[in-house]
Amino acid sequence: MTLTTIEFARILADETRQRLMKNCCCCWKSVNELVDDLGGQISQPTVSHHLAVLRQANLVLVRREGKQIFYSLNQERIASCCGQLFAVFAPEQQPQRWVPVQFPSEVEKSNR
Amino acid sequence: MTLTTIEFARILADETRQRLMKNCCCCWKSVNELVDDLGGQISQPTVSHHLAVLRQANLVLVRREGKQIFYSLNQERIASCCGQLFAVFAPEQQPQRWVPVQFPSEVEKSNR
DNA sequence: TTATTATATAGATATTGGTCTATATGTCAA
DNA sequence: TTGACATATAGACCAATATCTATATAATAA
Repeated sequence: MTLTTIEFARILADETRQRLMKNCCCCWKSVNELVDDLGGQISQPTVSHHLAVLRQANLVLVRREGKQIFYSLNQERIASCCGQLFAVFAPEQQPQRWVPVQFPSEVEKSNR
Repeated sequence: MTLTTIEFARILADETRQRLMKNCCCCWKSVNELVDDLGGQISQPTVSHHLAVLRQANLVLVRREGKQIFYSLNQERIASCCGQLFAVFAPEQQPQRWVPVQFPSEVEKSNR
């Protein structure tokens, strides 16, 4: 279910795949939009191939809408994988001592 | 100077390299010790090759002692690279709102 | 149905990079 | 200086994989 650090690194270790990931980070993009974003350098089947890799690793969210299929980067999963890298390869670094913080404005809200 | 997310991912995307990284994380190991840690599966030149990759990326600290050369994982650099991954591929996740924390015992120390 | 558009899959090819053996370099002791 | 040990480099080989073209599948409209 959860990716190993090897699996995660292998998936990230390709430029086209990273470009795709950036392009569908924080938004939903159809496959054709993603192909276009790569400026005609990469064919549609190749993009589909990379999306399949990301899909199988659960690193993208997928939604169908008519003929089109929309993808969006699964940031929660990315965060979890990055956290794992951190835990394995930088166990003595600060972030183990970091703590989530509520800003005053949020404290106010959550008290309502 | 600083690694791109592609460079970092490519370096991580090899099992032998990850094993080496784990084995010299939080301690100093000579090349021969690192070769031994891999249980005879990998030759010394191959280990040296991987160490060269890590060295060129500044992902290991190096120290000579007589005939031997000792390596130790550069956790600070790893942390920085992981942070970059996080910033690029999970910008909307929590940790941007996390904050380093001093525990009471440390506040006491740093006030001396 | 048929045509059209959107995406996925299959199979072939080419490149990248991890591994090996052989050898070079470096350090120290006798 | 020679020999022994520790590590690095060079070059060849092979397997993994990114890419392409061709084609299949899916959804919708006419």
